[in-house]
Amino acid sequence: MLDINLIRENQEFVIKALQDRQMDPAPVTRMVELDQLRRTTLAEVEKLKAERNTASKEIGRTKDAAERTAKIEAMRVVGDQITALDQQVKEVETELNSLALNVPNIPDGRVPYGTGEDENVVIRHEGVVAEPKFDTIPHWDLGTALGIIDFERGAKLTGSRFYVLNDGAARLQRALISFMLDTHIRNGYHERYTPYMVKSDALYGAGQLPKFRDNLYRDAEEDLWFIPTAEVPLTGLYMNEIIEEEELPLRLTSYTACFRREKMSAGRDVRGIKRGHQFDKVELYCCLPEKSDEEHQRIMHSAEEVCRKLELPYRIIQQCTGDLGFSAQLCYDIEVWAPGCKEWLEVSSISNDGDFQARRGAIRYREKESGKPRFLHTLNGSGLGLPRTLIAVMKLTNNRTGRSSFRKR
RNA sequence: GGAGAGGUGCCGGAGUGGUUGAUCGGGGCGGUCUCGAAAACCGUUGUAGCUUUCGGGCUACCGUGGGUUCGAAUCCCACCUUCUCCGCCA
Repeated sequence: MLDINLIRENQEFVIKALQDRQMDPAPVTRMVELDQLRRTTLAEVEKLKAERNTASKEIGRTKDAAERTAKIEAMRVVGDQITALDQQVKEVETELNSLALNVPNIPDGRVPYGTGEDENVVIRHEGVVAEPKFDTIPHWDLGTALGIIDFERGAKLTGSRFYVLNDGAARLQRALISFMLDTHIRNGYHERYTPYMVKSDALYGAGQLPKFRDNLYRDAEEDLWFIPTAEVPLTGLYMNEIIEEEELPLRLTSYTACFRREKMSAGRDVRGIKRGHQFDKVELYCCLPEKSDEEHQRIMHSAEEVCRKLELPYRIIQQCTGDLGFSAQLCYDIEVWAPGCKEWLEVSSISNDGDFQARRGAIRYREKESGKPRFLHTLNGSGLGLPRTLIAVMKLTNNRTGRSSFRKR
């Protein structure tokens, strides 16, 4: 959520930001109109309320019955006006709010302009992508051949894009989760185990709703939604709270399953375990008062450390304006090389959201000096996504030993 | 799932229709006293919005959302949530 004052005072700037993101800026103009209407109507109705409050107190003191009745009659008219104006304010606010919830964060000045994913910028390479000494096999073939990934039974149980990990693959994933969490904990992050289902509030706060509704699974009868990422419960953790400045920064890490409904056509991009509807992820999260650049790097380091220790060659991508995530103002992706399917796989996306989520979820801290509550900055990044790490590690293991270390069954 | 009782400010806890944004106690902060501290005493202590001649002024908020009323923390309805007992269960 953007500050309405920012939109009012820097309308052109906000419009430019939306255009850079390849989005329609029309709602911004409408928001400015509504904001103006809201304030004039509010001034009007509040004046009437002040009048009524004074009169009501007088009525309380009035002993004379006739006089009392006269005053009540007079106030009844004012009461009706208030009801009508309150209704108007509410309608305006409802429209304003629904527009505001769909306006993305403003890209940081350093985000390169680009119309979409293809214009993201590779800013750094780490590790060497070795030429394979023999033909490589994509993980869906390797996993099936080794008997450690069972796509057929996954589909039988749940449907397409669900799978079962057997023996070594299941065990390897579990070990990777522990390894990732332990790495982050050593780097100062505190582990949290959260619910995998949340109320819609948490999804609005994190910026998943209302825009990405179609990508979410939910309980049909209750207001309960499966999390698409641990970022959602971690952001929700401190919603509607005021944190003391001494307690910041809050550095959190969490392992969760993630559920994404996203309908994609079957084909190469969804082949294997790369893009399942359910996947595991270890998440990194931080909230702190402003000055979030340094913290962004800190999250990067912890995520990169996992790649380095696993000896996975990787590269850092900077998202351009056209690809930048909805809530993010600055975002880097980490992609590891998967020799099996010969492609770079995004295993992490590390965003600085500024105060965007904090405004949506009313996450604040009390500034020590002034004693005033302020919005804080939130950052999040994967550290890392499990299935894709598994893909890269599986191949690596096979490469190094020349044979599988997994027992076929 | 059934039965019952609650949700009030940083905390505890009053308050069942009219100067109650909220008695009181504790805590915090400022001060007096003191060599210093404790004690005692005095003062102060929420969030948000609108507006301002920047001194302020006004409005809203007592779990959330509706309703009744000239007027609601107080009455009515729905929901969320906590606790106790019973049932069920890893």
